[in-house]
Amino acid sequence: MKRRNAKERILKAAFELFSEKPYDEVTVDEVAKQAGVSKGGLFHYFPSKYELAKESLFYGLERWMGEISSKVLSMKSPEEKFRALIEYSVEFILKNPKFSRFFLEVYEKSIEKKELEQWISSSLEYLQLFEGIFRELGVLNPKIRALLFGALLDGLAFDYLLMGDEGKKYFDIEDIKREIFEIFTGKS
Amino acid sequence: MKRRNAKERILKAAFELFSEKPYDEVTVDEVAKQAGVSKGGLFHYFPSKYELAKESLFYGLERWMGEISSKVLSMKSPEEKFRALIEYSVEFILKNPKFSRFFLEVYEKSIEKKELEQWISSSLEYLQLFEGIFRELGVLNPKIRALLFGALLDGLAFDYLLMGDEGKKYFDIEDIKREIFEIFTGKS
Amino acid sequence: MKRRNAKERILKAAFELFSEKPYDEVTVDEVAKQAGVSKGGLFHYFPSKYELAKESLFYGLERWMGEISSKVLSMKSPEEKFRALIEYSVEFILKNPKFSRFFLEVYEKSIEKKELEQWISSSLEYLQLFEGIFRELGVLNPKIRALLFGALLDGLAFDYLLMGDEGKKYFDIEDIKREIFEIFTGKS
Amino acid sequence: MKRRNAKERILKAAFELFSEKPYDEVTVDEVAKQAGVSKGGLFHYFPSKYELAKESLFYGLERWMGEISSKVLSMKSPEEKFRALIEYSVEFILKNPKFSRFFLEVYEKSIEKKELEQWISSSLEYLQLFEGIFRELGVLNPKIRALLFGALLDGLAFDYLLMGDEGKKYFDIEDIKREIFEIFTGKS
DNA sequence: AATGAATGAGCGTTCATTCAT
DNA sequence: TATGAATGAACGCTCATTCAT
Repeated sequence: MKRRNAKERILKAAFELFSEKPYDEVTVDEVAKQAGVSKGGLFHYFPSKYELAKESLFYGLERWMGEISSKVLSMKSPEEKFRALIEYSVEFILKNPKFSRFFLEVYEKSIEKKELEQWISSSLEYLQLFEGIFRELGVLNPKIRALLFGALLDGLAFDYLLMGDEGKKYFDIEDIKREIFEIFTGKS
Repeated sequence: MKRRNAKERILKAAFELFSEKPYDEVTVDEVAKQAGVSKGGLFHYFPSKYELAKESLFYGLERWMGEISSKVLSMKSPEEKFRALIEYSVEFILKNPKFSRFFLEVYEKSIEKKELEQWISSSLEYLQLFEGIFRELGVLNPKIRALLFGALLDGLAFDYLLMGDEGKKYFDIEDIKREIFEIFTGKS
Repeated sequence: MKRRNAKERILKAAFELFSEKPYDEVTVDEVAKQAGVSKGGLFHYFPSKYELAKESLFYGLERWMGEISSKVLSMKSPEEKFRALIEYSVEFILKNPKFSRFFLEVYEKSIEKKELEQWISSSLEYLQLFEGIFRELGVLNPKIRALLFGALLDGLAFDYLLMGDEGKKYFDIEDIKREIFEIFTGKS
Repeated sequence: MKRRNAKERILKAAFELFSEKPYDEVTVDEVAKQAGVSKGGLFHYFPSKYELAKESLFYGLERWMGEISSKVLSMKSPEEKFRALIEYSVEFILKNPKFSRFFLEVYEKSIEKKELEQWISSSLEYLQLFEGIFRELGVLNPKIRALLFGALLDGLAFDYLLMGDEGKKYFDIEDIKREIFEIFTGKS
C-alpha cells in the first residue's frame, strides 16, 4: 500500500460515502474498504467515526471553496465576479446534491459535543467573500445581502436535493441563475 | 391516558424527539416512553421506525403549514400577504431550528426506498402558494421567483441552525425581514 | 425457555464462568450461551458486563455465606461453633479455589467506579460473626482476633489457589484445621 | 535514555502499571510509553504481554523479598527476627496494596499455560524462611505454622486491599502486629 | 536494534423488530 | 389491544502482534 497518502485516501472515501448516504448508514468498515486500508488502520488516523466525518466534510468543503474563491477573485469587474460566483456555486450544488444533509448531520453532532466556534467563524469567512462583492457592486446593505445570498444558495442546494432531476422539468437552471443576478443586483 | 389519541401522542413525541436530535440517536423505546405507550403498542400503529419518522415529519409540517397558509390568505392586499408570509415563515424557522436536518434525513431515506412522488407534489403545493402571491404582486417571473423565495427560506432555516442565537450578534432579524421584502418585491 | 428464572440462570452461569477463568477471558456471549439466553436477553437484565460480574459475585457469595452462618450458629458451645466455622470455611475454599481472584477482580473495578461503601460494610458483617464467637470463647481482643482470623481464611484461599492439589503433598488439611483452632483459642 | 537498561525500565513500568490496574486495562502501548521505548522495542525484549507481566511480577517480587530476607536474617535473636519479619511484611502490604490481584492474575494465566512448577517452588522458598524462624522459636509444628503465617500475610494483604485507608478507622496497625506476634509465638 | 504504521480478530453494547402472553 | 421479554445482526472501537523500513 502506498504509505504516504493513506490518510488522504481515507478522507476521500469518507467524503464520498457520507455524501452518498446518511451518517448512520455508512459503516467504518465500508470507508476502510473503499480507502483500501484495514479498519485498524483507519482508527490509526482518526480517533472516532465522528472525527472522521468532520474532517472529511472539511476536506471536501475546502477543496471546493478554495477553487470557487480563486476563480471568482480572478474576475475583473464586480458584475463578472458575481456572475462567476453564481455560476460555480450552482455547479457545486449540482455536483454535490447531498452535501446539505451531510453538512447538517456533522454539524448537529458537533453541537452535542459543544464544538461550535470553528463553524461560525468558517461561515463568516464565506460571507465576507460575498459581502466584498456586494460592496463593489454598490448595494445598500452589503452585509445583510451577503447573508441572504448565502442562505439562498444553501436553500437552492436544499431544494435541488429535494427535486433532483425531476425539478428540471419545472425549472430551467439558466433562468434561475439569471433571476438570482437580477434580484440581488437590481440589474438584468 | 386517553386511549383514543395514542397514535397522535406517538406522532407528537416522535416529532419532538426527531427534531431534537439525529435519527440514529432517537430510539423507538424513547419515543414510546415519551408518548406513554409500550414499545409493542407503538409498533401496532407504525410498521417501522422509518414510517414513524416520516409520518411524524408530515404531522409536524402540516400543522405548521396549515396555520401559516390560513393566516397569510386571510390578509387582503398582496403586500400584506407577502409580509405575513415572511413573518410567519421566520417564526417557524426560529421555533424549529433543527427542522431542516430532520426533513433531510427522512427525505434521504425515502430516496433509498424510492418513495419520491409525494415529496415533489408536496413541495409544488407550497410553491403554488408563493407563486400566487408573486402573481398578485405583479412580478415578472412569479414561478421562478417563488422557487427562489422558497429556497431562501430553506436556506435561512439552514443558516439559522448554524449560527443559532450566536447569529443574532451579527444580524438583526427585523433587518433581514425588511431586506427580503425589498429584494423580492423591488419595493421598500 | 423458562421465563421466570432467566435472570437466575444468567447469574449462575456467570458465577461459574468468572470463577473458572479471568474476567477478560470470559465473554458475554459465552455467559449468554451457557445460560441459554441470547446476548440481547442478557443485556435486558444486566446493563453491562461489570454489573453482571458484580451481581453474580454477590449471588455466589451470599449463597455460601448464608449457609455457613446458619450451620455455625446452630452449634451450642463456642468451641463447637469455632470448629464448625473452620470446617465449613475450609470446605468453601476447597470448593471455590479461584474465588479470591474473581473477588479481587470485581473489587478492583468497583474501586475505579467509586462504589466502595457496600464492600466494607459487607466485610464488617462477616467480621462481626467471628468477633461474637471469639467473645464467647473469652479471648482478650476479640475484634482484632476476628480480623486476623478473617485474613487467615482469605490467605488460605489465596495459598490453596496457588498450591492446589499439589499442596496436599506437603500439608494435611486436617493438621491445618487443628493448628488454626489451637493458635486462635490457645487450646488444643 | 540509557540504552543499557531499556529492559529494566520496561519491567519497572510494567510492574507499576499492572500493580495499579487490572491486566486487561493495561495496554502494551501504555507500558512502552511509560518506559520510554517504542512498542516494537518492547516486543524485542518480551515475546508477549503475558510474558511481560510475568517477568515484571517476579522482578517486583524479588526486589522486595530479597530486601525483607536480608533485613530479617541480619537480626540476632529469633524473637527479633520474627518481629522484623512482621514489620517489613506489613510495610510491603501497605506499600503494594494491589499486589495480590496482580499476582493472582498472572498466576491464573500461568495455570492455563501449564507453567506451574516455578510458582510452587518459589512459594516453598519463602515458607522455608518462615519455618526456620519458627523452628528457632521452638514452636511445635514449625512447618504448618509457617504455612499459616504465610497465609495470614496474604490474607492481610487481601483485606487491606479491601478496606484500604478506610480500615484504619477500625483497626490500629500496631495492635495488629502485636496480636500476630502473640498468636504465633504464644508470648507477648 | 528500533520504529510505528498496519493488521484483523474479537469485544461489549445497541436497538429495531418479533411474538408469546 | 397491549405488553415487554427476547432475539440477533450489526456496529464502533480496541489492542496484541507483525513487519517493512
